[in-house]
Amino acid sequence: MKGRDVVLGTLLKRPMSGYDIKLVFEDVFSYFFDGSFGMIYPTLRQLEKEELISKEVVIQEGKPNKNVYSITEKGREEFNKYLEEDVQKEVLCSDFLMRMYFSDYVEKKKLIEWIEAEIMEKKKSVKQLQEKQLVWAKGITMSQKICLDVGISSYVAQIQTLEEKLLQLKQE
Amino acid sequence: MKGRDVVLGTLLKRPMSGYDIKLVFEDVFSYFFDGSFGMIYPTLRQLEKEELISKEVVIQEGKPNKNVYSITEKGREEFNKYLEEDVQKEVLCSDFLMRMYFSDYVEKKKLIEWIEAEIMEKKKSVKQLQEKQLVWAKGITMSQKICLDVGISSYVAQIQTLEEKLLQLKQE
DNA sequence: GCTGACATGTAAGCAGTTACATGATTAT
DNA sequence: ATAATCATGTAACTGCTTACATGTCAGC
Repeated sequence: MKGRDVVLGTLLKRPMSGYDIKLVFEDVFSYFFDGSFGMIYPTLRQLEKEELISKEVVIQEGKPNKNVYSITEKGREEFNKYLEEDVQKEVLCSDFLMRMYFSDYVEKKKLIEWIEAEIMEKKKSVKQLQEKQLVWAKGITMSQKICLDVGISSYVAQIQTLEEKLLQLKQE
Repeated sequence: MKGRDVVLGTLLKRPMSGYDIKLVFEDVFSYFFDGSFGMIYPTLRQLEKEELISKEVVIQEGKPNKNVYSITEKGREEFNKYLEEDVQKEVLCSDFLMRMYFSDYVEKKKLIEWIEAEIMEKKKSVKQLQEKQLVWAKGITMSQKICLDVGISSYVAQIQTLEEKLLQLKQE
């Protein structure tokens, strides 16, 4: 899965500008994918050059003009190629877990701070995903709900484990 | 957290070669960090140049020579600087969840295949982490146990959610 | 008057990955 | 014989991030 695949897939739903795509990335994918403007705009250029998407300039009142991109038939084929590929292994990069591994070298106070901060972060994430569950309640597909539910259950489990550990640490 | 921080931290435990470091990466960090030889060797060179580590060539019998690196006092200071930094946000990149999001565009059969494969992968991961729990049982620190337990609980929760979803899908 | 949302883009750089190259020894 | 383990390295590439640059309009 590359940035271009996700951009292409996002345009399947409806024509969008780069700005719109960024909003979708933040709203929908943020917990398992990152995409910055610095990736989106050059990718849109490239995809247009390859005729996988087509551009239409939309003049707006009270707002700047928009470059609205639509996926072409060739683009749909390209996206299907992505769907045919093997599913890539999940990649997790966690500075928090790395610190846990190295926490022999820090004071207990700091270790506890790190864990408390992580619990707060994870709780915030759960809350955000639960809000999405409500907001999207209608018009969400079964498999999109899977994304949310997997995320929530994973975070909830992590929070529980961390809270147990914290208690143990404080009792020592 | 960059590759160099992890390499430096790994050398705190004992002097090691690039090859040894790779083994530790695979054994210990594999589920929340990736590090290839192509990263490790150039990093060791650079760290040596900066005098954060020192090299000793160890001649072995029946095996190729080793470049064994030890962390220096300057290196320890550099690693402590890393520990002082803010903990970076966790980054997850999941092709599986992306496919879930886009699975409106695929047949149910394929969706089920993807989910079944993901459940198998996650079960394999849980098994591996549980084996480590046993193998390391002694000599593991509290916080290193946190790494394992967070990983296991997170995977177990994901497997449960996915199995529920699979059942629902098959009943539809 | 200033912050924030809306909107697009580029250029330099980075932190790696991938693929290649080499070669001894050990186990099957 | 041949695959796996041990061992080190480079060079080209990639896919993105960061920082910069520019500008309008709405709301407080």
